Amino acid sequence: MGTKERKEREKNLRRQQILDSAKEIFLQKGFRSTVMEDIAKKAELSTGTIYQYFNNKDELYASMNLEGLQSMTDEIEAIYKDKRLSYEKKILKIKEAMYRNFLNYPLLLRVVFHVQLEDTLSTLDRQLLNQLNALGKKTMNLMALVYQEGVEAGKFYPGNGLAHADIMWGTFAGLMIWEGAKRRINPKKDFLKSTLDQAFEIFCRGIKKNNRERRNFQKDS
Amino acid sequence: MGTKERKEREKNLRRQQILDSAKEIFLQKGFRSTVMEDIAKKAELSTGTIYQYFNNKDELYASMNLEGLQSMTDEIEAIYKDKRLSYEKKILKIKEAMYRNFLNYPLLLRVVFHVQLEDTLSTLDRQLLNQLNALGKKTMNLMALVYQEGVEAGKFYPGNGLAHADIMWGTFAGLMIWEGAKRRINPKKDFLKSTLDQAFEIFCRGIKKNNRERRNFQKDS
Amino acid sequence: MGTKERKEREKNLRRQQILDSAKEIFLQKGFRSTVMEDIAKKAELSTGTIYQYFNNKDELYASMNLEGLQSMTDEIEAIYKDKRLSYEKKILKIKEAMYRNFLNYPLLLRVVFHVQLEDTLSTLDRQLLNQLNALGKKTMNLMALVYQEGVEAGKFYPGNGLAHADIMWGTFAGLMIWEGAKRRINPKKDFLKSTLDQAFEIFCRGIKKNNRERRNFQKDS
Amino acid sequence: MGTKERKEREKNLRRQQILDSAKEIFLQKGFRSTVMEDIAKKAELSTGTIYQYFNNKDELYASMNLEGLQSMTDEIEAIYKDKRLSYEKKILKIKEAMYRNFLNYPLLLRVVFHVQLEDTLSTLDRQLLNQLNALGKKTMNLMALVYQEGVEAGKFYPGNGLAHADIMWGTFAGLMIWEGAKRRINPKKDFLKSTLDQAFEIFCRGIKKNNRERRNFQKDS
DNA sequence: CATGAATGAGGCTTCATTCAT
DNA sequence: AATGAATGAAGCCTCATTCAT
Repeated sequence: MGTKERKEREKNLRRQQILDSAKEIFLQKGFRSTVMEDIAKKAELSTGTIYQYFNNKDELYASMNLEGLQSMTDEIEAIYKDKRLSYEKKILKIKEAMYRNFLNYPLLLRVVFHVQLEDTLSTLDRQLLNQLNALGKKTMNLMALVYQEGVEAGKFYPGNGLAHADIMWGTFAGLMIWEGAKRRINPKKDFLKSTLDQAFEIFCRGIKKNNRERRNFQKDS
Repeated sequence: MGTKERKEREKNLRRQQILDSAKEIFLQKGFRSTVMEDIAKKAELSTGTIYQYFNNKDELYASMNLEGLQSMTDEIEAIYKDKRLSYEKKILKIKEAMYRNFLNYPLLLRVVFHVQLEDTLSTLDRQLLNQLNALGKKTMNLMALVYQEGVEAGKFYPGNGLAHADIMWGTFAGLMIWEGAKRRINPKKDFLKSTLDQAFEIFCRGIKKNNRERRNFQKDS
Repeated sequence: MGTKERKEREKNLRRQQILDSAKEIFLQKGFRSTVMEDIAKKAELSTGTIYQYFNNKDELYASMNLEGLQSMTDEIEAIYKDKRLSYEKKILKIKEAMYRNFLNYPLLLRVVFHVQLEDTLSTLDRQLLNQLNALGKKTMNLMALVYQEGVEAGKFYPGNGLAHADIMWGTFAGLMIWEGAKRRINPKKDFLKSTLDQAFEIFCRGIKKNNRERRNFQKDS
Repeated sequence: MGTKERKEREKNLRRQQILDSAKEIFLQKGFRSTVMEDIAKKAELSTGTIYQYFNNKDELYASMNLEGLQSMTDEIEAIYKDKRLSYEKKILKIKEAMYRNFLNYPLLLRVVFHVQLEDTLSTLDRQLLNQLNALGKKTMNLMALVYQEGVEAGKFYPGNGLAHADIMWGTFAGLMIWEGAKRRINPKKDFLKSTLDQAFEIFCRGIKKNNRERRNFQKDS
């Protein structure tokens, strides 16, 4: 009988249940103000139970973020591998992917900047931290490759791949946070998407080699 | 007699004393982990005294940030008003100003993104919040003006001024944080300045109108 | 069929399994720091199962101790009954028996002193407590008898039997714990056995009647 | 003005206040079952306040014990230095001192045996631990000296001083705990003092050299 | 009987803030 | 105005015990 399997499934379900609740509460209140009991309540569990799935608050937070980062990385990898897309299209698609993931999972940005912006998650499990770092690096590498291959194909000005990846990511993240902050103050005016689009348009124009044909039409921005 | 004045001066001195200590400690430990007593000790005062100058921890934090933001805004305003500089130069100078201020006052970034990234400073004094916002807005406006005047002078592609200001600021801040985070992991490799320079080079290339003369020389990037 | 018997045997086996595991873990970590799950793991059972054999942690602890105490009592009884031994020899043999049992089962001391030294095992089953007490009393009585018979035989100074039993036991236990504690600090210097031997040598000399013959030879100390 | 001094005094008072409350509660309930809040309540303070005087529960416990140990050590030292007493008398006086201190401060025994009997006080301040150990050692040394000087004076059988100190202490402590435990079960029968006296009488007889004169009269036991 | 996930009361500790001096 | 001791509300986490499967 699949009793064992069912149990396994249920356990995973519960884990997800907690992660989902955590996601919501952390987003709402931030790490510091989030109280374990809130998460437990939302997940319809007791606080003790959470500690059977996650060693502590920090780890729960990080695990949750791992999920989101993973999903984004997967999408970006798919884009990178898509032979049908031009290099510029790939950049724009990656932007879209990041954007979509951010909308669905706004905490992502916090994760990435966590070390810098919040107090260190000191008790974080080594393994977990490594996974987070690995995923971050992978994303960067994929973006770097897109640019480099574009350079090799004569489409972009030559330059360091990782530096350009950093610029893309920095631009994206900076705008995300910045527009997000603005939106908080005045939720009516949501220029996030359009500003982001413009930023990447400018970026692409800034790195594209000025072949005579392209310049005149600007067709693929 | 100037007793009153002296008292006033002493009071301001004390206030500054606290702000300086707070700046140091907050930078070192982050908002959450900073304890009022630490700040008091550094300022050679007692905790109680701090509460005579600041209503609470949040307000102290915000006040401190106000200071830093003010300084940066002033510099940017000076650049904006400098008639001798080309529009592109102004942009690059503003970048330099922001960079310098960041180095001197790394918390600045935290401030700006605080609302979004950390838990809300709920007890913040309205007036203080307004001041912070005003300064932020002013910076944005100055950057927007530089761009717009460049557009009007036929130097830049037309576009919305504030959107471009957002892009500049977002790019700058995003890279600052991002490279800062990376540097934490590996302090050896400090590409912050060069990446930042590249980013703004690309940005400028992306917004500059391709007048025949410029395109051929790319002399002022 | 012997199904019932087999079941019975299996049940006892399981119980022993738990007791053995508990013995090891409690010794290693102490009562307070020992966690039911640790015992369960060591016994290759689940926590829940333990509660089918023991009502609670306290009872498990006490039951385990009962075992050890029983074994020691048995040995002492055998010594008492051994007609071939002189009274002084019996005392020394009892010391050896206690020593051996302590080495094999160091928790024994904790047990005996538990009430006094650790927090009360409040939930302890009455019956269990009685058994522990009964065994303790029995040991005391046996020691008292050895002394008393020695007195009656004119070998020892007269005195109260139980008081002397208390002294023997107190001396033994005190030294055991004390030297044990010292050994923890400096495992190199293990004077436990020799100090214990000296103590009982002195004790015997202290209670022995100074018959002319004995005094001259001191042959059996 | 003696404002500063008064404050100092008050602070010490408060510390003592806490120590006294702790002493009572710890004695009543044992370390594990004692709750910080209980101590606070008894001291008519809030829990937080306790933490201004002691870093944590363990340290409070240890500090309290230090007090008691100190007092006993002082008494023993005085006895050792008293020229008017015979060596045997000194031993008996030391026993009395220990007894008196135990009555007044029953936790003392727990302290000494703590390492062995309860779980380690892991967070204990190094300095505090050293002080406890130092005092313990000092007591041992003093007892050893009494014996050794007795040997040198031809009063006692020769032997290792520290070993004899261990025996004395072990005997004392063992009986203290043991009789204490018995008294708990049956408070009516309190033979502690008389058993203790007998034990030391036997001990003295066991170590005394059998000079012809003494043996006949046994006058000074 | 065995399992082991769930429970939830309760413990220790922290720290922003207050207040008597 | 300055002090710094006192406060006490929370917060995180542990773990003996229960209970549905």
